[in-house]
Amino acid sequence: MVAAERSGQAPGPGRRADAVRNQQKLLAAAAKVFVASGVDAPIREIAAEAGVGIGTIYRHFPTRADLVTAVYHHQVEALAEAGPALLADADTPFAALRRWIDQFVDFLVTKHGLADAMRSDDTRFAALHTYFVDRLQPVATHLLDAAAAAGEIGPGIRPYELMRGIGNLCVGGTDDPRYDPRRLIDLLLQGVRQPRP
Amino acid sequence: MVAAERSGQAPGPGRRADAVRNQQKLLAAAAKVFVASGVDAPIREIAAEAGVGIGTIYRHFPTRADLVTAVYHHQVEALAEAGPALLADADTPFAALRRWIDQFVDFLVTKHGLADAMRSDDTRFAALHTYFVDRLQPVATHLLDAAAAAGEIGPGIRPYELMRGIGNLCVGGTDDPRYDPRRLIDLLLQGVRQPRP
DNA sequence: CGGTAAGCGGAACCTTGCTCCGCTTACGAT
DNA sequence: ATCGTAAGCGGAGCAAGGTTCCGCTTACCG
Repeated sequence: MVAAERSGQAPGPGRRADAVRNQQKLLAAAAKVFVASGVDAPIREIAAEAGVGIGTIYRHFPTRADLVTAVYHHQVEALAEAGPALLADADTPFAALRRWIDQFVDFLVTKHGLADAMRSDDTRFAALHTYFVDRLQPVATHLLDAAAAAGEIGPGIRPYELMRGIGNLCVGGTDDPRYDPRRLIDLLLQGVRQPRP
Repeated sequence: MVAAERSGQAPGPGRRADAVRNQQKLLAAAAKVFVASGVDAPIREIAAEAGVGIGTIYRHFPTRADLVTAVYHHQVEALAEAGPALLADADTPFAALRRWIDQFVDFLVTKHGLADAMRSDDTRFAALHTYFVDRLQPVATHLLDAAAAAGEIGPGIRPYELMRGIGNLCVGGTDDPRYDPRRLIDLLLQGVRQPRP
């Protein structure tokens, strides 16, 4: 639905069959190319993989962010839904928070270059950044509030900063064996955690 | 000296006067353009600002990293020298570490886009990354060792990871009022700090 | 089955990085 | 002062990638 909306088309039966087909081909091709070459892959490469013209890709997904958003929509959705579920399952809210962040990191480092793309000064990805924040920040807020209510953490961190910080720490996280973003995120969480009295 | 060496020329009297002049013009122009447009500014823009041809800029600074390195050489040097000085001045090694990191962050957020450029997956800046690490990691090691010896921190962090993490947290740090890298770095340091018994 | 507009493809243009080579000129030798 | 030469200069030109635009095709409705 987001994909269809973002491409400026109603999802209903008003669309031509070939247009729907091409959109599917593009999503599949983009997913494949993103894995192989990262989300910065040339548009032409994606178009070629899908067997469509360049004009078609721009018609369906006017900006690169629209395409990335559409490709990862399901996974972002799953991440958003995992928040409350973890809160129900885990021993404490802080444990839920930690596990949620683990999944977040998994997502970011798995998608080659996704974390890099999220840096806000890259205008091509501004919409992607917005989408992530809109969808995930409420979840982070929920988790942080629960942990705060349980007295596990202090008020020292805001949800947006936490998400942004984690995203930043994941930048380039798979290139260099000397650098493991998870270790730093662990330390950050230790800083967030408030020792019980 | 580094500038001269990196541009592949001896600094001595063997060089032509116009070459020396052009190198100076280029350094001044680059410094100006970096402030205005970030370290990603088009090469042509820098060449135009300096009033020289494109060939000249490539001859003096074969890679972009060489130019950036030369422009910020003095400041990196000052940062490196500040480490031991702070250690001598501050009340405790951890306080010195914190103040050194403050200066590091100042440097990164002041230079528009410098932190972004340091992400290692950008091949254009690999040499820049290397230069920073070579020069500053020993300083960070020294500070961390001193703090560890004083029992202020545990062994949970490695110098490279600390520097890299701080650099990453500074990415895009001036664009968004909702995000202040310093707050997250504070939390990270709280995580690094080991509570005294 | 025909008319039509939605949709398609890719030529073409722009920006930017980088190379290469013919021309200019600084400067040591005479 | 003059000259020869190589160090140095400038920018044309090529490659790569992003984005626009428009003539052609074709799915779909009546």
